[in-house]
Amino acid sequence: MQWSKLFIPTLRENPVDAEVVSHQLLLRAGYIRQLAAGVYNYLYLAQRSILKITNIVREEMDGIGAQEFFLPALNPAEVWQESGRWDVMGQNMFRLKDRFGRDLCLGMTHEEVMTYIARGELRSYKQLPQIWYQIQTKFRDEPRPKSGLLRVRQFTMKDSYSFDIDAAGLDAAYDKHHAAYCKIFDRCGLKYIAVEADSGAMGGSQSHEFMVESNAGEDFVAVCDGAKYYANLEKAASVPKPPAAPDPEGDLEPEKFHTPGKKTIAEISEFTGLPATSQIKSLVMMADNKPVLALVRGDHTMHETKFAATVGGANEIRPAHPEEIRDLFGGTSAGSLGPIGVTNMRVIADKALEGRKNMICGANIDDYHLKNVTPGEDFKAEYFDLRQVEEGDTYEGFPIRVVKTVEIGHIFKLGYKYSKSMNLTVLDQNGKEVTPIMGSYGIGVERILTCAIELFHDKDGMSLPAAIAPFELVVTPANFADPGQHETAVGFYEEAKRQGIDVLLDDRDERPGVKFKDADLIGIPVRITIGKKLAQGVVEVVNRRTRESVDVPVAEAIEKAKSILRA
RNA sequence: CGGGGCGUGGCUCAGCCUGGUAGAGCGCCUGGUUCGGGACCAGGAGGCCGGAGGUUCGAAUCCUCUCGCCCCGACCA
Repeated sequence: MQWSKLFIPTLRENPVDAEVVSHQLLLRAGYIRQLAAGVYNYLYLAQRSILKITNIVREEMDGIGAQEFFLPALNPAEVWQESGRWDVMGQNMFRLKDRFGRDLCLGMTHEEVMTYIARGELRSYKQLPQIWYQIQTKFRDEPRPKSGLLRVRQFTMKDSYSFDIDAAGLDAAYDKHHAAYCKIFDRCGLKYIAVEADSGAMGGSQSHEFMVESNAGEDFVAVCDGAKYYANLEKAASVPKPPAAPDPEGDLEPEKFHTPGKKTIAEISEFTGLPATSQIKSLVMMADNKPVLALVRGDHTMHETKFAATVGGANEIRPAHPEEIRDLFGGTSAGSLGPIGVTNMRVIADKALEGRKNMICGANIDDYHLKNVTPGEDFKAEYFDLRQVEEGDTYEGFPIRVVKTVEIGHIFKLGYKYSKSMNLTVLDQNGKEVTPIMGSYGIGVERILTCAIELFHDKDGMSLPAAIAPFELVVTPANFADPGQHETAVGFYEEAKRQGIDVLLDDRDERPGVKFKDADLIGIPVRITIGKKLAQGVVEVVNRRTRESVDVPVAEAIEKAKSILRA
């Protein structure tokens, strides 16, 4: 392509509305323009890059025998009502009515429609397994779109769905996806980690997320390279740091003491001179408006997803309001709460409290606390993993880091949720009706681009992996009006095209500085610069990422460029 | 939905407090000089100041309402 004929509206300054790097660069480099909050126009460069990504996705999905479909984004309410998600999705789903007043929505995912197809057509175990996928636009009415293409209301997703006769079949489909995802992200040039994820109350049994470490991310992940353990914080387990002080010895009785005005863990810690690890933190949560008392060690944080998983099936989880707490605890306010004597709600405790003794907690009387409280003796609780993993915890003796990440893919063993609720059955070998088991698997296409930019950029712009850059090579004559440079540049351009290299010729009547700046900005991995040294038969081949520049004879330039692209 | 910020040529912003009829830099167009890291000179085009209402002789500026966008939080199959 000839640059002079293309629409690549690069910006010299950063648009003020862009905060994260990938967003700034996508705008500055002329890849995208915003249409509304969380809705973007993908211009020429973005579209080229996205097509390269989707081609890779396609090849690898086809490689595991998946079949590409294309389903409607516009869905009738009925299928969503059947699965129950018409209600569950709430405000997150775009809804509309047609001229006759019928309810419709814009699809967020396509479990329902895929299952709808399957139940109409799949009759026999002989037709299984099946893997169906599509690359399609998804809509989610995000309460708060942000960070450019990272959190948007309309985006492209590769979503696939597997149908199997039994769990072993699902395991195989899942493993195939795991392998295909690794290939896809490897080919896209990303650094990523596959982490164990919460499979939630959806009836799923196993789930992995593919994450890219990035400050722009919103998910926190526990990383333990030593033990090769990687898990989303929603799910991660670890060994906490030991208590900072030993528990007092002896079979002591709880003893009330006055703590005027001391409410927080830190205040009690200071008041008693004992570390936070000696305290029991009491949290009153409401699960669908039913109270639950959750206990964790004073220095620990409860993780709401773990709490939700423990309570199971609740639609709404929230901390109790101050008035509710007073109602439930005979007038006592948060800050003096404890588990002793609590009978009007379920009491659950984090495992880190099991086996501890003579600890401190609230006395359920304002401004009083208790010491010598021993879990299991002085109060009963059910023990679960409720605490959030923290930096400094260990896993099998190895230290854990907590990193911020962006989710680029998610694979999920769905189980029977959709096949059951939507009555998908086939006949097995014995002529008996059985319900197929399903899996669902997603990849956020734009997030691959976005993460690549987050991972690979410098002060001058993007430095995209060759496989997903809009062009592989840019030919930059310093002065295109110079006949020699002109001829050489066009020669490179034609030869590169002939060899199947995605090449861009910067034939613009611009000063060299402008061309260099633009080439760096839009992130083309290799540049051949033709300038004064052409008189000696030499041109420069520049590696965008390393900034390495080598002078090579004209005849060797394309070869050199190819060697960089292959690396 | 709570909190904060911002809407003025394509972009970045000034002007607003203290009302008097709109500016700069970049970009764009024309001509010329330039030509290895976002050139220079000269000339030029381009803005119902987000929208509506109000106060006033007069509103970008003051008041009310409204819409949009960004950030923090809540939320995130």
